[in-house]
Amino acid sequence: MSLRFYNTLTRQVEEFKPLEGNTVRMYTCGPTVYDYAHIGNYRTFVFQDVLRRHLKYRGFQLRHVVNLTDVDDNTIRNSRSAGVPLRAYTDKYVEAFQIDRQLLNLEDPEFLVRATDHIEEMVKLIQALMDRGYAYASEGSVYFKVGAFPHYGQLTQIDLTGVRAGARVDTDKYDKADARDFVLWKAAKEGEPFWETPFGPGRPGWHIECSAMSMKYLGETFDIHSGGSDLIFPHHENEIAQSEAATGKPFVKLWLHGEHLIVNGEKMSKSLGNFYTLRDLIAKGYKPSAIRYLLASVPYRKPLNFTFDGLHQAQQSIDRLRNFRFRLTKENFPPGDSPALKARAQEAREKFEAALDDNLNTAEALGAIFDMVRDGNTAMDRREFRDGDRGAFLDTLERWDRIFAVLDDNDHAKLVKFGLLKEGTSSVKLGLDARELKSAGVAEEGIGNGYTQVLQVGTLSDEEIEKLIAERAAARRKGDYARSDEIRASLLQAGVILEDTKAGTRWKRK
RNA sequence: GGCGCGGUACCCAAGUGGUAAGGGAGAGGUCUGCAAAACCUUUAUGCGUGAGUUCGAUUCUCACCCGCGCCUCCA
Repeated sequence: MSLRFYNTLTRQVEEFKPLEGNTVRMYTCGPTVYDYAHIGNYRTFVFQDVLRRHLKYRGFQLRHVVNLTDVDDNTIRNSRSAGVPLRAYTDKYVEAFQIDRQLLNLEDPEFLVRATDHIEEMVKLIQALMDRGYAYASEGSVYFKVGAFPHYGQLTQIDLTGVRAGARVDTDKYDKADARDFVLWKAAKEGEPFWETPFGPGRPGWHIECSAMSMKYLGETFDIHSGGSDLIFPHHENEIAQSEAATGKPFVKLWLHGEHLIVNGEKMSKSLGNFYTLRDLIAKGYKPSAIRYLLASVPYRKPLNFTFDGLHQAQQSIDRLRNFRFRLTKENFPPGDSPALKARAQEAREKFEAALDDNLNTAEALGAIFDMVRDGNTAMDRREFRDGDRGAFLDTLERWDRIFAVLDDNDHAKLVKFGLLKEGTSSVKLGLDARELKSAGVAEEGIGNGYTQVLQVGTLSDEEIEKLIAERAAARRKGDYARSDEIRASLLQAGVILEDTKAGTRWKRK
């Protein structure tokens, strides 16, 4: 079955085929680096990551560009108030973005590019538009003449002919001939960063960077362009206009737009102030892998309502998958194999692949993998699972995780690596379930009223944990269950969960 | 007003013209020193409302209600 995607341009699900050979040329709009990105932003970036991973999974070569907007009103304003040069200011948030990407297992694109490194390309593009009569200068700025481009509005299917000057169309104080026109190049203002150009000193308008950079790395016509749904208008509409006007060729074949993350029924956004950054959630004790899972679990075209309950559910779901993988790799099974079970694993694989082929239906892909998990567990419990069956199940699980990328429990290591969690200190907040704490005897009934008790607890190194587990095993052998339970409770307080299995005690970090 | 997205059990959520995947949570049970994990059973005669098409609709058509987004910076 072929890959199919919903194309915003045609408002239809279409079969996907690269324009040239086996290589997919793709551009995805990245963040404006004036602050930490919030998880609403990351919902879109996770969607784009699932997209690129699935394209690779299906054997395509990728040529993927992600942009960083490092010059705009916000970056200029914030760098000035911080008293830091623009580049130095944005560097900080570029770095933060890179760390967040690694925490969320976002694959590196082939090109991660910054707007201010491509001023020359933008100037050339604007010059071409002026030469072709699609742009004009006014008061030191350059505008795109929307009226000269008859196809304007193809993406939005919006009729702007009624929009007139004087309406609440543009808050900028630049002079435009027509209210629909948008700025390609902004004349320099007092005290703001600027670049010298043939049309005078200034800085780029919002949309031009994406046209200039995408065409530089991907050519004048390429396969996929994606971003959040709020970018459809005016950003992507304007990109199409300025790109196609300059080249006379179709700009992009397939436009993909992710729906928003909402919180309490409203879009999560900086202007509303109802946002969480990745760091906010980590500080509350949530794992990046759980955040990735939550963001990926709802198909990208559906609004995702963010709740802490949802995050908790995501964490539980991941644990179920990890527990299954643990059994697959660590438990002992009788020799031989069972064709029916292996076929079951194969079937699950085909189902999750087909689900992703169908416009990235991640929810259905999850359903397929959990079906397999249950059947595998059942077979193990009934002693029907054979040693030779491991491979088929592990293969499906591993393939599934090439897309979802949540099975490896390396959150702790990454947080330590990036200094977001310090090994062996007591300044770390860790989320633990109140019920779990109560059952372990380390919390009173009635403590807290939500899922998550945020405790100030220390983290133990792997070695310390292993040592305590060995001590507990010795106590258990002697029948000293009081001591055994004491160790288990103290480990739980440090965020370590123990499970006694036939193959010995396993542990994992909460 | 224009253009979109959505309304499925306590929560998240898939899906189909033929009678509701999956995950979480809850309840009971099995296993276990106790837990945890895992398994079994269980939780929507109904898929926003009304009407229509049909042998049959949650799925198609129409109308309506509700939530949200974009139309201005925004993933």
